[in-house]
Amino acid sequence: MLIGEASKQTGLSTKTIRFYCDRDLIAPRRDPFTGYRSFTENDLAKLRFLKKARQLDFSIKDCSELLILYEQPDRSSLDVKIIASKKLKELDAKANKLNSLRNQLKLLVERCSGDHLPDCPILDALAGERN
Amino acid sequence: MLIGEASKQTGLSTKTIRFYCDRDLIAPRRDPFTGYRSFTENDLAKLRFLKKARQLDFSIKDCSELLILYEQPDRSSLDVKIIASKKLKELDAKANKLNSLRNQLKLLVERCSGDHLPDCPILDALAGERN
DNA sequence: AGTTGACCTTCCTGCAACTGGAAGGAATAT
DNA sequence: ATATTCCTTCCAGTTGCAGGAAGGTCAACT
Repeated sequence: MLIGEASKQTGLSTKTIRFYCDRDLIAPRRDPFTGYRSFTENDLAKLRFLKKARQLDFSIKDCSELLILYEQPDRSSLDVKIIASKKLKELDAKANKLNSLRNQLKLLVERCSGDHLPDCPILDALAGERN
Repeated sequence: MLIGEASKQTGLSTKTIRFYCDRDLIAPRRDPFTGYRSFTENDLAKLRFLKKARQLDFSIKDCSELLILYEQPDRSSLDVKIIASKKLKELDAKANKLNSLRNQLKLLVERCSGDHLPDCPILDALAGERN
């Protein structure tokens, strides 16, 4: 299967798939004459795996490690859990920060009259003296 | 005041301040002989403004527009509110997505035994057939 | 055979908002 | 004269791709 079809099957762009090949996340066979990449069902499964892992915000490096564990029958689930726990902690921190920012901004937006007058609590907050 | 002192006063790195100068967010006077940037209190106020706006996740472009409005006495608070509302919407979307991801990952991590055995619900989820 | 058109390839650039480092000028102290 | 600490500009790297150029390949049609 050529890269265009692999793209359709997985929902990843050809650009993304080539990028994953460059980063050695997958190494599909090459046609010795044309140099075209040739994807097997196993390659597709890995691409789908990568897609889901990326959706969960795992980095390329994390994805690489997860994929290796995935293919390793004698893995320990602990190794997977360590990677996932670290990411979970990151997501927690990110989400907390983002929720806080959103709430701050929401308050400011609600307090802004949004008319033709210059007075604006949003600008006041940005210009405010205390940090 | 030189850039190093401005950095200390604002808590922004000199790199960041120079970057803002490059992007024309501020244009401090230059010493005609040395070319050194010279920051006034007004420049510092703008830098602090930028710092807070960036903390609220406004893009450099947004910051530029907000700063222009800030300096414009005959502004309409509506213009500010429009920018802020757009950003709020973005933050909402981001936060919702992030919270969802976090919850998904949390469930998976909780279900993973994290032992020396290969069975792992995290990998199962990533390899799963349905999207 | 020639020529489209739709594939495929690699390589280079750009994005956002910086950070780090190199090379060199300038100000001050010893 | 030299050392230190500023300052300057410019270039590279970060993350995960997307866009586009230049060129090879393949099947089909005239």
